[in-house]
Amino acid sequence: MLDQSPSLDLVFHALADPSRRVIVERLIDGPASVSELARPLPMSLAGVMQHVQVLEASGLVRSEKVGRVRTCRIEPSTLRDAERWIAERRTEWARRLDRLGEFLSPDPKESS
Amino acid sequence: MLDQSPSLDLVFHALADPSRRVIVERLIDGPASVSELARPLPMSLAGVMQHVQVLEASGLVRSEKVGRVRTCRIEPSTLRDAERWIAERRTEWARRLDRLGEFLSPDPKESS
DNA sequence: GCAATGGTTAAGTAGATACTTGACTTAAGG
DNA sequence: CCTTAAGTCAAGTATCTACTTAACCATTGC
Repeated sequence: MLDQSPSLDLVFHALADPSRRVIVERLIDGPASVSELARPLPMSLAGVMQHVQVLEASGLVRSEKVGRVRTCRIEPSTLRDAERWIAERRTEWARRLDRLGEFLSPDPKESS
Repeated sequence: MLDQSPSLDLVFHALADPSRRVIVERLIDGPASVSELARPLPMSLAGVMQHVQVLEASGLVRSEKVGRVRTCRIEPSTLRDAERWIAERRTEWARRLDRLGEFLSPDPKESS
């Protein structure tokens, strides 16, 4: 497997799992403990912990432990990195289409 | 009803692989055959075919075969679906922060 | 102190993933 | 017709993934 941008790999991989997206959506509304994140999910706490670890490895989530409670919060800059990757490709695609359109039927207003 | 926008699971999973992102980036610049897509990738043609199938299953790529060559092209609407999912979460996150900010230090201009 | 709560670690497992090779099919092109 | 290019199909395999259970550790609250 190529390894050209490990972080995007991890971010998209993290987002590819529905349970992890549920966690992300919960954290959008504010920080939460692991057991709070676990509540709506049909799996063991240990399973949720593993999802949190995947999210944290991707940079989408940060967490810190105070007392016996680990509080997780979202890291929006990582979310933006992923969004930007997609947006840049879409933009480039549209730009190419424009160039192609001009070539196929030149706009009189644009030509001298 | 047709499953017109296949699940985000498949889209994000497709984007999580660097070889597949290379394929997507190539297709942004216009349609290409499978062996053209394969050229920069250090793997067998059959391996590339499998990546193309994953991309097609996700809705990110469409392809059609003419003669003996299969031509692949990108499907930007699927790319946009993924982008939108992220953008909506980021926006919601920012909105929440605003509300929180107002609550913590009310802006005199906004209060009666 | 002790029970309950919240989390962590380790080990196991079924199924998915990312490849491979090799045997085929189809279709250009000379 | 024969060769080569492009792709397809099937099978095999090593590794990864998404869980599980069970034992364990660390705080909190009575």
